[in-house]
Amino acid sequence: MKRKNSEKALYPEFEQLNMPSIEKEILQWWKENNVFERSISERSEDKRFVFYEGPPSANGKPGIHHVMGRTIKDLFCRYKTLQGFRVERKAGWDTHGLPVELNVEKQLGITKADIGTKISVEEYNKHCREDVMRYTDLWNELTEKMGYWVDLKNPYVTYENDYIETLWALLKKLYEKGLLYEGYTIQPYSPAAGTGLSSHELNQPGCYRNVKDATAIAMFKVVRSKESDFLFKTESDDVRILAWTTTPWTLPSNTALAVGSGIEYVLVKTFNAFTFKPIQVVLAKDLMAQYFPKENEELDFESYKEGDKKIPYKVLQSFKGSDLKDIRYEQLLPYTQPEDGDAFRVIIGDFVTTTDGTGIVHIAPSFGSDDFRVAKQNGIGSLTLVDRQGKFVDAVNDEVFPLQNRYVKEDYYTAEEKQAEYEYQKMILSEKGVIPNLKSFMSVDDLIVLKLKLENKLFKTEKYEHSYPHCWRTDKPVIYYPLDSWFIKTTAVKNRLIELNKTINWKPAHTGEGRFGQWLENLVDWNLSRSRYWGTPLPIWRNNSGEEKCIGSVAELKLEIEKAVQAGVSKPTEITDLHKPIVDEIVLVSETGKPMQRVPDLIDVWFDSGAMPYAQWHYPFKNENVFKQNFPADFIAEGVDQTRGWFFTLHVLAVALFDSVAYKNVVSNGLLLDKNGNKMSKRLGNVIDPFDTIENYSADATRWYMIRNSDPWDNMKFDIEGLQEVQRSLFGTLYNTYSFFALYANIDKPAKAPNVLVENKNFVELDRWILSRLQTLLKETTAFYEDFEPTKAARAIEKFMDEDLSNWYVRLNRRRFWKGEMSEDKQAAYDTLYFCLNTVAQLMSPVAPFFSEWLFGNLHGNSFQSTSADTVNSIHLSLLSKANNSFVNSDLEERMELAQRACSLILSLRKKEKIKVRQPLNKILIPVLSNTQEQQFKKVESYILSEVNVKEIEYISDASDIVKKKIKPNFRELGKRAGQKIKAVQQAVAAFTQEDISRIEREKQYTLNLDGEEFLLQLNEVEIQTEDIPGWLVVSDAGLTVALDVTITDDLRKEGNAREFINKVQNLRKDKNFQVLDRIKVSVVKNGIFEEALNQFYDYISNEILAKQISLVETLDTADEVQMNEEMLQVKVEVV
RNA sequence: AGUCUCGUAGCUCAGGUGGUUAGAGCGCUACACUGAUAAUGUAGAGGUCCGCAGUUCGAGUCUGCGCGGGACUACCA
Repeated sequence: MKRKNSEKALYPEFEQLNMPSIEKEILQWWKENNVFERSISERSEDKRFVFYEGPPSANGKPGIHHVMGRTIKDLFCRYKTLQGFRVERKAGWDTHGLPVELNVEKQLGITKADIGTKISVEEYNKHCREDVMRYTDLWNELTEKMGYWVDLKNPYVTYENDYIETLWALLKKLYEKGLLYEGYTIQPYSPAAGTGLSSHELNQPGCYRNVKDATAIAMFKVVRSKESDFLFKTESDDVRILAWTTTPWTLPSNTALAVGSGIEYVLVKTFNAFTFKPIQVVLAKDLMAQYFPKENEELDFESYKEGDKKIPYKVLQSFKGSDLKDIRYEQLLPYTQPEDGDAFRVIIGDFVTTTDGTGIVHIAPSFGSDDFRVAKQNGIGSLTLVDRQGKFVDAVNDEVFPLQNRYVKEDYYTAEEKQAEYEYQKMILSEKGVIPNLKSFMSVDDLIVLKLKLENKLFKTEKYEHSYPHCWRTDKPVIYYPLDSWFIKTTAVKNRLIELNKTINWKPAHTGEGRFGQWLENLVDWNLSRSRYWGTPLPIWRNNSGEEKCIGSVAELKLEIEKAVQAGVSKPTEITDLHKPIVDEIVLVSETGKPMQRVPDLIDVWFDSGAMPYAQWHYPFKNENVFKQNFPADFIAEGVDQTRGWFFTLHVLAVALFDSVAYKNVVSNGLLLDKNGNKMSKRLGNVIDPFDTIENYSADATRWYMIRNSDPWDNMKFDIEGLQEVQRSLFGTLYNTYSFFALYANIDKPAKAPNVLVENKNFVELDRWILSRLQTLLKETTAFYEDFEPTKAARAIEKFMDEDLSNWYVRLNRRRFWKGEMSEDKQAAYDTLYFCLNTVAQLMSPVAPFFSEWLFGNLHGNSFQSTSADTVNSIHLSLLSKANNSFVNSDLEERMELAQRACSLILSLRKKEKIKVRQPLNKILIPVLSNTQEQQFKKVESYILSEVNVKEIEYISDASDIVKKKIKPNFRELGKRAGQKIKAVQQAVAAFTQEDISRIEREKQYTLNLDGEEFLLQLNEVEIQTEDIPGWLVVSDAGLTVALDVTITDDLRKEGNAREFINKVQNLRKDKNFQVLDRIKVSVVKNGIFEEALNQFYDYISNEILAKQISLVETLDTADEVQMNEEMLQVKVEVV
């Protein structure tokens, strides 16, 4: 920024504030002097504050929301440094995972199916490795420009061999603890592609599509037993449970029915619409109306004939779902039976609703995750009658319908296959006498529905449109299917996870207790497996004989390879990389001498990042001490979307491996939205570019705006206008305040203030007041930072700067700086202002590291030119001033507040009467409540008088009867005692006369008569305020009343004119660019009004305007015209 | 669908343990100030505190039920 005054001047002055330009200078200076490195190395190793950086993925460009997240990280690290802690910050990069793969595929124009054919796995992974660091430069640039201090020179990178080796070591440790196992779950599976799909892949646009499927309400025949007896009246009753499905092909695999325990069900007597046989069906009461029109209830059972459209029905009884528990039913399609478990029962499912269907859910544990879970809980076995190709297995061997070996989804057929199948269906169904001449192809669903219909097992069927997931690679429908996966048994440590979570300080607390806590309560095992190419391989080798081995290090792997080579099952292999395909080519040997292959799975990338506390140091292979010093973290921060991501995996691994938390404090920040509350997206064109923002408005203004605007954990609406406001109000005010200080300090050349606040007898009331406020601010702000409440800290600083320092201290003190020679009093004022600026700079430095550095540098004679390492004096190397309690004076703060309020009231009165402040007035009247209050006022009286330009204040005590008062109940106090009588008391009090008010004030109590009942009202149960002073101009607010005498006497008028004249001349001086200290000569054309004023106030006037001479003349050749109240004056001013 | 969260002035946000006239800044309007001046001050307009019901003498605040925004998780007959 361009300097206005000479290099020799004590304090630099500038043309105008340009924050982006300041930041460039400071950045350069930081770099040249290694300030960041020093801010760590100069702090003791014994006093650490441990921070973990959550690794971003560098294959996407950084956005403005990253500035938000990183500001939070940065500010607490800087704050702790300011408190003397050593805060090391190792950067990190997340490099594995699907987004990287997708990016590469997009660039190369290939799909996953091409891997291994068009492109080798080796080559593919090479591209991933290069692509993932594509935007590192951009990230580094943003990191630097936004002032985020993190060690970019030694980052951890998750694809590096050392990193992966740690992951293997951890996996092996889990394996040995029995926490790593293979199991199976129901996952989205694409038979066409032969692979499982992640939820991420399923959430690709276009994957969920509306399709029309044949749905069926099947009738499950109840077996009469102890549990079901209540449903039967006679031996011949045919009781059926109704269950709806949109996937009839799963019905052969049905092994249970689920009901909601609290849902109300009914037993309804009716006839089957297809077979016309009498039946009794069970379904949810709420859903009856969908199947049984109300008017049919009246129909006569006796007169019902087969084929009648209207079917009579009658509700026989109703009961709760829990009554149905354990009722057995006949298997619907008994092709085969499950080998394990106790199937074909009614069970309770928490997920059952009555929004559609029948309120009873058909359970096929192999083809639904809810089904699987609830079946397992209830000990129900499963049937998996579909193979991996999506075809019914041989066991589905129907005598009539061709189901065996048929695809369960018709989309899996090719056109030719479908035609052929249709021909076959036509033939067989005709042969069996089911359909003489089949018109079109029937899907498996259709066939099953038809079969049920014929067997009196179908209640209803219809086409139903619903959204169904499709495979993004093959476009064919997905089915849910049991697949093998490797899991971490997080459920085994669930209780410790919950316990230790309670020791973590979450900001905000509800994320920890609510979102995260709930998640832990409903924990399922962590599915680690991913069928991908670019990621950390699972280091498990095994063979078909059930032998397996988990490898925990490169050394171990080498040893095993050697063994395998000796056993003759493998060739020697050089291990250069721990990724696919190299590790897949390695064959190891088992204990019994058989070859073992690596299981093909890669692991979830979240394991990579969750393991960073260990892997960033290559622990346990290296750096054991470093690791121990840096575990667990004192502080981490990321977006709230990481709650079940990074926050979770860090926690799980630390608890499972070390029985410890991974972090003690965690701040989760909300989302950054555009100014209308929409998510920023390229599509909407509302993305804010972080580089532009920093370039145009500075990093500090951006950082400050983000922090001060709303709590980090709330979503933030980002608005450039808000940023400008911050720039103008906070930084502008600070800059102005500093400029003011520099301007006069360069003239007066005061001694440099002490670095620590010490007692000085020359401090005046105002100095002591602002210093007291400053100490309070110091304590408050420190407490807010300690509590991870940066928004409260920033707002407290703003308030101090604006209301206290600039708007009161400096404004009331201006004369002290600009009048007269250097003095002890002036020195005290300079010291005070210097100390305030210095401390404010420190307090704001975590949030605004550049501006505070600049301000600090200006105060300490640092021009940011020096590159001499010995003289580096950075605010970020300094230690935060300690609060000095002896300077806190709450009486003083209280009376200054009284003064501020009184001034505000008086100014509003002047305003109302249109009397400008330059017109002196005689008297203010203030009714005071106590002697103490009067004393308080008297101590700040001079400030009030000069601020509002009035000659004297008269205090009137309670006793005087000129003051009119009003009274109202103090509800908080009165409510405690009066309770329901409060309304009556309120009415009685409202009726008080001035006399009554005086009496309760005098006697401290008052007996009320409430409808014949006495109530003794205490003085503290009412609030008495002054309302009016007859004959005066009065205003009151919140218990403070002031009255102003607005009479302008002749003398006052003259004085007012004198001041008006001074003001005009001062303006002329400025217009004419006179120096502040120039002496002048003034000539004024004769004017009666002015002459009066001049005669009486000659000395005062000339002193104020630094005039050697003021003369009245008849005429002037050249003169300026100035308006002095009513009169126009001809004036000439010259420097002498 | 579930869990969590938010809803106060045109905008951004404050409003311990319930207390009767709900605040601030910005913006707007008007006026003033002018040796901090591309600053600043004063005043004014602007609110069914998302809705409904409840508890209470009294609800922005507590409880319940909704509505709307957001995040995450899940994808279900």
